[in-house]
Amino acid sequence: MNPRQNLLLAALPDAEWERWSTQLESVDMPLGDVLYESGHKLTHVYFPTTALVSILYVMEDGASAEIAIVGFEGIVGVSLFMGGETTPSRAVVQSAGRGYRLKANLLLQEFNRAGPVLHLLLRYTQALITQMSQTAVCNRHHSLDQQLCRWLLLSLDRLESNELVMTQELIANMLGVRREGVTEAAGHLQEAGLISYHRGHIKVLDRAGLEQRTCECYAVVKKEYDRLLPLTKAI
Amino acid sequence: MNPRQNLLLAALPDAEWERWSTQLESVDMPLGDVLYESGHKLTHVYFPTTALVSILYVMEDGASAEIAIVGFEGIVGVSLFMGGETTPSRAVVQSAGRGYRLKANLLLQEFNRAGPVLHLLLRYTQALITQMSQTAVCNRHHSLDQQLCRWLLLSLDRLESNELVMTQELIANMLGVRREGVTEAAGHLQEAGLISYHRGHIKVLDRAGLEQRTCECYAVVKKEYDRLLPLTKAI
DNA sequence: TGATTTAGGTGCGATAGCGCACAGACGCCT
DNA sequence: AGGCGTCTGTGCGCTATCGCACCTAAATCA
Repeated sequence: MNPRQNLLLAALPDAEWERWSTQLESVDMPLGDVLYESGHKLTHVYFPTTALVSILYVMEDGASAEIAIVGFEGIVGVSLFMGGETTPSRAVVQSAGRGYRLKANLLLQEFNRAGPVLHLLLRYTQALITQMSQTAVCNRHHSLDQQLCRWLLLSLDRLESNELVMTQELIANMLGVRREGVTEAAGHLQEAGLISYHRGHIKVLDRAGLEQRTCECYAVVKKEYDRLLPLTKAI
Repeated sequence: MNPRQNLLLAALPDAEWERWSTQLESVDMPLGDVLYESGHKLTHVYFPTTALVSILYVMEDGASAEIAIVGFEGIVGVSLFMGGETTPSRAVVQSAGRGYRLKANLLLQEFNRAGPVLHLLLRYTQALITQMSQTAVCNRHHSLDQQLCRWLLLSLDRLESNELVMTQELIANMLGVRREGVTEAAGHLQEAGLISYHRGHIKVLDRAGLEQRTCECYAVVKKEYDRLLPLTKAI
C-alpha cells in the first residue's frame, strides 16, 4: 500500500512529498463509513487509494442524492481549503478500501504556502465542480438507464477494476431513485450483455457498450479530469 | 453606478481596492449577452452590479440547464483562478443590467498574491459549489412548482427588486423544462396570490409565501452564502 | 439442516412532466 | 386603426418514474 497510488499525492513535487510522507496516516475505509457529516468541521482530509467515496446530500425527509464521486484521483474535504470549514453535504464510503489522511491544520499549512499544492488542489476542485454541474444536468435531462451507465463508468474509472461490489439499493440511494428503478435499468444493461449482475456484484462485460449507451455527461466529466489533472496521468 | 455595489468588490481591503479601482471597466450587460462560451479562454472576469448572469450547460441537442445564478454578490469566471482557464459551461446574461469587468491577467496577478483576494474568491467559490450541488439535488427530487419558487427567490435575492423581467420561455430554458410547464407552475403561484405575471414581468407579491412553498434547497443555499460571505453583508 | 435475512424481480395503478397543436391576447409598428 | 409578432394559456395522448405490495432465491447462521 503506497500513498502515491493516490494521483494527487503522486503529483506532489519532491519537496512537498518529503514533508507529507511522514504525516500521512494510512486508514481503512469500510463501506458506509462517514468521513464528514453535514455542517461538521473537518478534522482530516482523505486521499482514497482503493476506496470510493460519495459526496451526497441527505434531505430532511431522508432521501438522498449523490453530488460527486471521489476515488484515487482526488481528495475528500475540499471545503477545508476553500475556506468554509464545513459544507451541507456528507461524505460516505461507497466502496470499501483504503486511503490516507492528513490532519486538517497540516493541509491548511501546506495550502497556504501558495505553491504547487495550492494550484494542484484548486485544479482538482475545478474538475470536481464540473462533475457536480454535470450531475445537475444529467438529473434534469437523462433517463435512468443513461444515468446508471454514467454512474458505473465514473465509479469504475475511480477503481482499478471492472467489478463493483454494490447492491442495487445502494446505487438507488446514490442516484436518488427507487431501488426498483435500478433493478429495471440494470436489467436492460444485462440483457444487452453490457454487465452481469449478481447479488451485490456487478461485473462490466462491455465497457465500450456502456460508453455508447450513456449520455454526453460522462464524456464531459472525463475530459475535464484528463485536461485539468494531466500530471497525474489521470483517469 | 459604483463598482462597490458588487459585494465582492465591496469586501476588498483598502489596499486592494486602490489598485483595482483604476482597472475596473464598467460594462453594459444586455439580455442574452454571452460572457463566456464553453471551452473558450476567458479574457475577463465579470462583477455584476445590477445584471443577473446564468451559468448553464447547453447539451449537444440544444437543450439546456442552469447550474448556478450569479448576481451582485459574485463573480463570473471562477475557472480562471481555479486554474482551468476554461469550463464546459456557458455564462449568459439573464436579466439585463450593468457590471464591471477586470482583465483576466490582472485578476490572476491579484489572486496569486495569495492574500485576502484569494481567500475571498475561494470562499465565494465554495458558496457557488453549494448552489451547484443543490441544483443537482433539486433537479432530482423536487416538483416544478418548488423549483420555480427556488429559482425566483434565488434570482430576486441577486437583484435588488421584487420584480423580474423574464419570459416563461426563458425561465423554462433555465430550469431545463417545457415552457408549458412553467406556465402551469406560474399559474399555481398566481392563483395562490404569491406572484403576478404579465407578459414577461413577474412581480412577487408574497415573498414569505414563496419561501414556504419552496423546497429546503433554497434555504440551504442562502444559509451558505450568508455564512461564507459575511463581510459582504451578503444576500 | 432448517430458519432467517438480504438481494433482486415483478406487477399495477397513479402522476408529473413531455411533445405537439392550436387559440387567445397583449403590445408594438406602420 | 389595423396588422403582426410575441407571450401566455389549454387540451390531449404518451412515457418514465413513483409508491406499494408481494414474491423468489441466494446467503447466512443457529
